[in-house]
Amino acid sequence: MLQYRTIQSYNVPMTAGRPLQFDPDTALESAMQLFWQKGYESTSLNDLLKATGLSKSSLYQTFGNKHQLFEQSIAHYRQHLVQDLKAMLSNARSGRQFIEKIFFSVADEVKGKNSRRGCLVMNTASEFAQSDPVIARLVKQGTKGFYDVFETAVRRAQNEGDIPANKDARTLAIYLVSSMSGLKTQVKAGASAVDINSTAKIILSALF
Amino acid sequence: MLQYRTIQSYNVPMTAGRPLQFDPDTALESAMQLFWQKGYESTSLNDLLKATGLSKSSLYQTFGNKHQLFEQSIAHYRQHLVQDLKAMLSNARSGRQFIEKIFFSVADEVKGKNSRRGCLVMNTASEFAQSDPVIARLVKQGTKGFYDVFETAVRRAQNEGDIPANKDARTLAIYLVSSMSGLKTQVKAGASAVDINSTAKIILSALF
DNA sequence: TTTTTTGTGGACCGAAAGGTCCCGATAACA
DNA sequence: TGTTATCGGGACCTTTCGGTCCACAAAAAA
Repeated sequence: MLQYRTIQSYNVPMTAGRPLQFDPDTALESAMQLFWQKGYESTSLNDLLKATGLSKSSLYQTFGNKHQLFEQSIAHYRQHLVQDLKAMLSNARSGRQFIEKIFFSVADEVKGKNSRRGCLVMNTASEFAQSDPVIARLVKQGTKGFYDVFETAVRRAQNEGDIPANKDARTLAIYLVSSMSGLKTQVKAGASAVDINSTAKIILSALF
Repeated sequence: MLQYRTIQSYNVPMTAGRPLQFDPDTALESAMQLFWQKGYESTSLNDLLKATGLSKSSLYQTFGNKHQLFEQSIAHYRQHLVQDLKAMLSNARSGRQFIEKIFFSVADEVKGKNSRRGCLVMNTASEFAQSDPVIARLVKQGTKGFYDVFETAVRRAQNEGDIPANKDARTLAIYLVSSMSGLKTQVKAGASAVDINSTAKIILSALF
């Protein structure tokens, strides 16, 4: 009977033998990109095979079924995004500059081919609503990750004197995530870069 | 050869004979409710038949195919929502009171069974992204309808002295629609009523 | 080179998808 | 009541869905 150990959530055989002919992380990245662009229901198994370049057996062996692959895609997305945001924040000149950069770069998503696709976590929140408890949990987890990053940024901005210290950092963080999600939806709805930017300006006027 | 005339966008036979055994508007309303709750892809034809109570032939005869039924559902949604909003606005004590009522009632959607379903137009913007030009057009149309209502409300609030007259009404209206969309996504993502309300408060602090 | 253990491609499966069509039931009208 | 034209239930179609399975290829180890 075949046994497995779990390495970074992939199914990898325990014993030696023929090694993997592909990089699971690269395949997961491709699958995630596709889910991000098309959503869960609209992405077929064939689409995923084409995008990853895997055979059906390899995909099922490595990631389980479509639903599980999607779960791993969301986790993958969240991990990388949160990590990138944290890196951006610590490299930023100030908390305020970090927040401004994030919001004023949304307008760039209007141009570019694969960029009107929002945020995978929020797209998923929208698509699955409350119908799938497993997904709902992952969405909550992702949302919390975003809250945390923005809360850190707000606190830093407060320490730096850009945001009044009497305002509640967590509440502002939630506000920022909500506003970002709305802004990205407007991009998807076809808003112009100018409208996105002027909206971002008003959003940030509640902070600074 | 059968001929049709178009009454309120439904296909109704020109000649006499057996009359419709159902109310097309009621059926459309049911279909729309289902699309609203589940989205386009996740709603099957069988679901629609069950919800409307129609036979397959009747549904196809009256509304065309699934995609066309969806198009009509969005139009139906927009028309009724915009109409209701306009009525609410003209019944409101002030522009400010209208806007506040709209935003502070979002928190109620957290409770209630069928209420964590966002806005059909924004859900559709999220689901179809830029992949379907016909849908994209309907989404833009819907968005514009929302912009217009809020612009009217903002102008009224400016006349009533609640919003500074030097602020651009259209820009504020776009900001409000964007913020509302973000707020509803947060509801879908599982946010608490308290978080929704405190977020709404900050959103409105940019106006009043 | 043999053995072992795995990867991989494709055949195959049942279910469900959207959509078409026909025929018996049914209502309006003369 | 006879005629006519439509309604509507369901059989049926093709395609695609997610998923399973098996036979063969391939690579590591001895």
